[in-house]
Amino acid sequence: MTAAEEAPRSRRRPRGDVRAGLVAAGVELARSGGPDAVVLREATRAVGVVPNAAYRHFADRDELLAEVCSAAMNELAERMAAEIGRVRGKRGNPSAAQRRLGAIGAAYLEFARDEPGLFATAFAVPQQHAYAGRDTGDAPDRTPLGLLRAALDELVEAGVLDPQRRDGIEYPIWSLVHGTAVLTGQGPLRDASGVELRQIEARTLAFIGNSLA
Amino acid sequence: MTAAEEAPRSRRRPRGDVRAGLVAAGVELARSGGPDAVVLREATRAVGVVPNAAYRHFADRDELLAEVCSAAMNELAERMAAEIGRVRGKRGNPSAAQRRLGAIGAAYLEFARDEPGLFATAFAVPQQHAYAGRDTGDAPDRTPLGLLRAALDELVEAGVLDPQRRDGIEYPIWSLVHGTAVLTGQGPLRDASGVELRQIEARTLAFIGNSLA
DNA sequence: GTTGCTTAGTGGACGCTGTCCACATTAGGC
DNA sequence: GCCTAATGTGGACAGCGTCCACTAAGCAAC
Repeated sequence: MTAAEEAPRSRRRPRGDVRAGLVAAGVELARSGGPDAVVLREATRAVGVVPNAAYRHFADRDELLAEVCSAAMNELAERMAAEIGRVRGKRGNPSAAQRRLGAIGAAYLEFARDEPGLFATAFAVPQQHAYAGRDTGDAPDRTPLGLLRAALDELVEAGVLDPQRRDGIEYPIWSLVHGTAVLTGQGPLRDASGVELRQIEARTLAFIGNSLA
Repeated sequence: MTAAEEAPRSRRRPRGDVRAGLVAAGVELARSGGPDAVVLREATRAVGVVPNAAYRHFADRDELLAEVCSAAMNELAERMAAEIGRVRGKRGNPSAAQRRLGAIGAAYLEFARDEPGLFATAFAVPQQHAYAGRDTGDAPDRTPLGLLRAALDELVEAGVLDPQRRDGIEYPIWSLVHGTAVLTGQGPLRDASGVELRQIEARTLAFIGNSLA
């Protein structure tokens, strides 16, 4: 209702603007309605462009969706990293290391609860455009799995986790937290009451701590 | 290509036939393409009826989808029950009880691997038509959660699982197995090799055993 | 046995979607 | 200052879910 109406047909936008706008619009659609709500025409409407313009930037709707999924996954990782950063204590300190792992799980569950649409979207990458975790080499891996691994490594370093049990333990832990998020979010447990949900989440985190000792 | 063409326009079908046919067709669509592949018009085509006929049996597409989801969940439960039944050993026998729990997890993961479309559909119930686990009262609960609970109760009975740790432990266990199925199926871990996947699954089941002792 | 009500299926339409095509405009390198 | 590639437009198409009015089949009561 601003520039779109004042300048009825400004044919050209700044370079890369439309593409970024489409992704941003897609993210908002995903936020409020999950992956199925990411509809190409709606995104172009939000940007103020004709539907076909999207095809100058994406091969098809799936490619746009893949980009949106990637953005959603990034937001999840950002929130996890923020929650980790909030935990005080030197690296290698046993208590701090344990609290950092707890912060990871809590942030994950919180994201799934507060942003169900984005959470579902983050894991709804279309088959053709698999989400490649764009490994930036030496830079610290700011993906959910990368953050989890770092936390587990710190637990070993702090002497909390037996090095012999370290190998591959990220997968059951990730699965446990993810499963809890899915079942209580969109899954069969979604109708549980607030107290029940908190109890289930608490049990999940306790289950992890139990398995490390 | 049989009766549909021979009798071009037999207005009436046996009572309840169309409805059951639509659900069956929906299940097949879900089997090969997940919940999004359950398209109303396609189901009616399979039954040999005009699209609107579906609206005599379902309020809308979501109601049909909910029925298909329920059927998919039943199929999962059936496979779990079958795998449990295959385990020899008297009820209360510690080893048998443990193997029955393992059979549950294995059947769950196997179903997710062999029938990814149905597995995804089973947990994709539309918001309006929540899946109510139609509790038949005294009859044994043949839902996935019911079967898991029974197995855990038997573990307590057999003295393998400390009764104090029994309460609510079904949720982390379910979450763990479900999370593994989702992450390795449609999720970010889907591109892992076969050996990696088997390793992850094995670790998942070991993780459970580890947590019970 | 005719009457009338309920149920199940038909036919046509609407608006929405993703996608394809041909065309117009603009930006930037030569 | 022109040529070419990039970008956006306009119009179209098929497929989707869904609504409406209509019709035919079955069933009950008289």
